[in-house]
Amino acid sequence: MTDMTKDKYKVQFADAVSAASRNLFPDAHKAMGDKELFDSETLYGSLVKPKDASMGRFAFPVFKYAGLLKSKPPEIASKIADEANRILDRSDTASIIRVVAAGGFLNGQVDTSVLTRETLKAVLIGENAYGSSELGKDKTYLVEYSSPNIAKPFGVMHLRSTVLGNSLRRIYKKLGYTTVGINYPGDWGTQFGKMIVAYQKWGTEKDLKGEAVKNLLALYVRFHDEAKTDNSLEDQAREAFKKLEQGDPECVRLWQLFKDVSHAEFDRVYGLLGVEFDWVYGESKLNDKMEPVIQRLEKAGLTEISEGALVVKLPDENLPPVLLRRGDGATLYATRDLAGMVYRWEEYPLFHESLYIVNVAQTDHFKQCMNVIAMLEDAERAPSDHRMSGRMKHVDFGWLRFGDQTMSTRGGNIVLLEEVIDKAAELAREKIVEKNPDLKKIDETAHIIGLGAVIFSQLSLRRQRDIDFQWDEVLSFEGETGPYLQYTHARLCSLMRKYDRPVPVDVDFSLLSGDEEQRVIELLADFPKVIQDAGEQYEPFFISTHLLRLAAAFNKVYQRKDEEGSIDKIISDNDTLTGARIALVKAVQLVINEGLYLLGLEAPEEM
RNA sequence: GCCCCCGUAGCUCAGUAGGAUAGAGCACCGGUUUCCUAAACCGGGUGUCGCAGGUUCGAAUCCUGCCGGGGGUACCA
Repeated sequence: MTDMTKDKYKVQFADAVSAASRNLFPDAHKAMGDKELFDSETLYGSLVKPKDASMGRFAFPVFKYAGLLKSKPPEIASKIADEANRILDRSDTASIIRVVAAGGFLNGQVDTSVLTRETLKAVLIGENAYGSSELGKDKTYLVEYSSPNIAKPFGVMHLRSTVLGNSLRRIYKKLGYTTVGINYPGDWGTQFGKMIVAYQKWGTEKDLKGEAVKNLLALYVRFHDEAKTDNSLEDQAREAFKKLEQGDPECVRLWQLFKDVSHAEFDRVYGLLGVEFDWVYGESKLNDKMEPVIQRLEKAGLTEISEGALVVKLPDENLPPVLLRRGDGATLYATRDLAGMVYRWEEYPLFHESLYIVNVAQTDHFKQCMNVIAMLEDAERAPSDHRMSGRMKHVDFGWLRFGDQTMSTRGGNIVLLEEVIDKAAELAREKIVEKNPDLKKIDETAHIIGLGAVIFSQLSLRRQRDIDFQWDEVLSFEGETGPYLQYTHARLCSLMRKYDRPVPVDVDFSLLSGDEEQRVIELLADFPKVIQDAGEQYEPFFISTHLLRLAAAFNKVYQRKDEEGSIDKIISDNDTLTGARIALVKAVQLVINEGLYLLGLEAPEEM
């Protein structure tokens, strides 16, 4: 049983326990065959975590076998433990793994000096590559995120998608996948008719200079205000959009201008956030790609006319039909998304997965579109290994709420992302001036910390949770926050500066056998698995919590006191001890640094 | 109406492919700095895990029903 994605100690434990069980209970083995208790692979999968880390790294409950083995759980556990240890003694892993019975549990303990040595060496030699993998070799991940609307400001509501996607893109890269970060801004639809009318009525060239997007929003808001009394405005807007679709030069010119100023604005915000994309295209890019898809669907016999509209009806009765064309012939967003799905498959054939990081409200919409693609591939008899259906995933996330304040672009009530970042940076600045006034790059550091707080606030809970936007929570730098991790990182860097020598790799690892150090080691050892889990479940949050645990565990070591009540320092007169501890410091610094990178945060060396 | 998600400490949340005494942060009270960054660390918790049944050796976790909150429900995106 070898698999690079598995914990080798766990594998050894599972092998020993299953072999021991076979030896001890041949009758039951015969009756049951190679499964559960008797199969190393299954056993590996059903390992749990001991209640207390000092009991071991993993555990296996034997309660359910009491009937089968005609014995009480504690007796079974202790028998198996003895036999498993005998087996281990005969193998070369003898000194590494121990099996200890505790009640009805079998606990697997890993020799701490071996775990410590192997873990620290892996981190120190791997540096930022620690935790990398070849899991995704020759596989491609498409990740769509952010996707704001043109001619509208970048509000905090776009933050979650942007930050989640940016992190996932980095995670898949780390795991060896080829990754394509996609931004798919909304640059088409009747709202552009409204914008064109509003601009022609009340706008001027100078609105497109300076704070252009703000001015455009003001025009958009004014349009909706005046439309309440002037019924002709909506008709004019529809007319303008029609002209835009038909390629009217003036309408196209204005639309292009709106796009240009918006993209300039978005690029600035992405620069502020440190967010990148590999492929940017707007909805308008799909204008000429919808008709071919409609034709394919028609040819496959999946379409029908219903209530005047061209639709695809779905077998799942809980899902409404997908509208390809309205009664007046116009296409809809589902049509565009279908065309987009096909487009991506054509550009990146056989992609491994294609993720849509979009709010939970669109769950049914994505289900519908993906169902249609599956039906199309069925109808066209696409070979099973050449199908995109099943590879597309809607990665949904909860709402960002603002208490009783209703957010609405139309009403002009919007919290600008930049406003949030600026406020956070300003607060961080005040704190630096108070705590560390001699710091060289105050403004730059303040931005990194403020932004760290904002980004982390979105990644410190599970995706599907709704978040109530609270200024004091986003602007908090204490406790489970981004700045806490950054602070810990800066302090680690400070230790390295003070030590100011090459980090020794061959140290006396037995000097790190204390409970506090071992907790740190364990968390370092688990880091690669955490990255994998985060990727598999689309949850950067797994990395967030892991880093918080790691930082807390290290801070405990850092501020530990001896019997006399004075701090047991990392750097002391004892060179051997200092060397071992500095190796630990360096390893923690590297992992926090890399973990923060995967989340999309910067790790300052001083703050 | 129907479908989906959620309900854990005063607040915000972990823990949910069943496992050992349900954990963190915030807030609150107290302590730690002649000492490597106190954005930190240490101590202080009697929780109807929404309610009621069920399955199991074992349920916050799985099943059923109910209550409460949110979302979706064909010509907006």
